Amino acid sequence: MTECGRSRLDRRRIAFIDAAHDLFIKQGYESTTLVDVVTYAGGSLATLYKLFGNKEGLLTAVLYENVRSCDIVVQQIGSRDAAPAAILLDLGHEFARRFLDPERVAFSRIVIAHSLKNQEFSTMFHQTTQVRTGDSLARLFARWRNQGVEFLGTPEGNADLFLGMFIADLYCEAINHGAITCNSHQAVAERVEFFLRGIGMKGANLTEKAPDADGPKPAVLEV
Amino acid sequence: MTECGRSRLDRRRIAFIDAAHDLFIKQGYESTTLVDVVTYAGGSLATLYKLFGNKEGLLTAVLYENVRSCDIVVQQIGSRDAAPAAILLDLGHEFARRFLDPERVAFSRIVIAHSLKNQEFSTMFHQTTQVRTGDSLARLFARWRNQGVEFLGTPEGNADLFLGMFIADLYCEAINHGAITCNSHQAVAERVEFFLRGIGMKGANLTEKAPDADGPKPAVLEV
DNA sequence: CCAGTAATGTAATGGCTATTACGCCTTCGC
DNA sequence: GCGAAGGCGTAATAGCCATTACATTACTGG
Repeated sequence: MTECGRSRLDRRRIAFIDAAHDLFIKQGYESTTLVDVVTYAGGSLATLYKLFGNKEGLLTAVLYENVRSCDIVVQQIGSRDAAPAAILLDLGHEFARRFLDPERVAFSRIVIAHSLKNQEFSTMFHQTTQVRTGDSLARLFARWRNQGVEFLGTPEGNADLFLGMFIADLYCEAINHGAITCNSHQAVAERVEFFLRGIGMKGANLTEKAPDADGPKPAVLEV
Repeated sequence: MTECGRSRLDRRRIAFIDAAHDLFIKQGYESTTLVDVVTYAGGSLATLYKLFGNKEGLLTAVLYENVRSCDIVVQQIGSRDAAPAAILLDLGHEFARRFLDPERVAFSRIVIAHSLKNQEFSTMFHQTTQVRTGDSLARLFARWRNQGVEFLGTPEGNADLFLGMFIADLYCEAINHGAITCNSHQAVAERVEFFLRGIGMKGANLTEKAPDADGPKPAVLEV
């Protein structure tokens, strides 16, 4: 072990996974041959098969090493001493950034393409990414409710609604990767305000004070 | 032409497309061989190649024949003489039904899997399904606004937000097709109420009648 | 019923790529 | 330095499937 406490095989393993990671993202799983991976990473086919068994094993390893849930982020941002509205705004920015990350989009595409052949695989992915994050978010809502923050709906339902706003973008991006305008006409702040009004939570207007509502104001009629 | 005004070749064409449609949905595009299609549909490989050129041509034909936008539905339901809230509720039910239709889910999966190889293809699909429907929905919101219905946000943004609630389910279903509980903790009616509150539209409570506004005119008009 | 055309069935072809086999070379512990 | 393990490189193997070719059969229109 000449370097950083890792065996030769271990270093090869990491090189393979990194190479496959890059190639899978750039050209997709099907279009990436194992020779591509070996050429990119160095090493040999024999070693690759010894390490991962077969191509699918390599994919599994790549996902296992790289797919992370956002639940940590939810817990960190959620534990800040700030108003729920402000926390949700930060979370919105974070989700928008992470869900549209090319890596995440590419992984989603790969998993979806494989979901017929390997169902437990895609279920694991969904569980690790979306469900885990949703649960964490639901716990946050539940905590707020316990603390006396008022809002409509269930914590789980609200978590899904909040996540859903950003997952729709991910879906869109998975189909036409950057080629075409996504459906995100709504900036993050507007979405969060929409969401806050939707669940009837105080602080709907993140910038100004909420006005008294004694009757509808004249609408702004520009067409 | 012995039957219903269609040539022999035309009938074969339809049989091929129907067979490919079924097989693509059941076992995916990659896993379906052209021999599978011929076996299922009858006919011969030679005829299939004469008709579609190659496998991708067959896929194109299948999608072209079967993919339909929801914009007609939006126009039909949207032109009913009913309150916006009621119309949105109906649209919500319709979207929930159509977006989770196995055919739609399967097509989405196929298109996403191919979006790296054939970008114009997936762009066309996205345009035909989502964008078209979104545009139609946006026009509906714009019309309501012209008629004096009050709501926040832009018609386009609201259309995306409304669609997004159901597209998130589609994405979820594309990953784990029915295996695992989707994220639709929220029933359609609850979602629509959430949405109505979110955009600040009257009729958030779908059971009671919308009150008269003292600013602009009462809202139900015919165009 | 007949000729000609159109469709069929079967059997190549060919390319691609996952997977395996094996002899050579490098590295590692001593 | 030395002698094994353990990787490396290259070259088969092998299966799968899109695509093509062709001889045979079925249909069509008169």
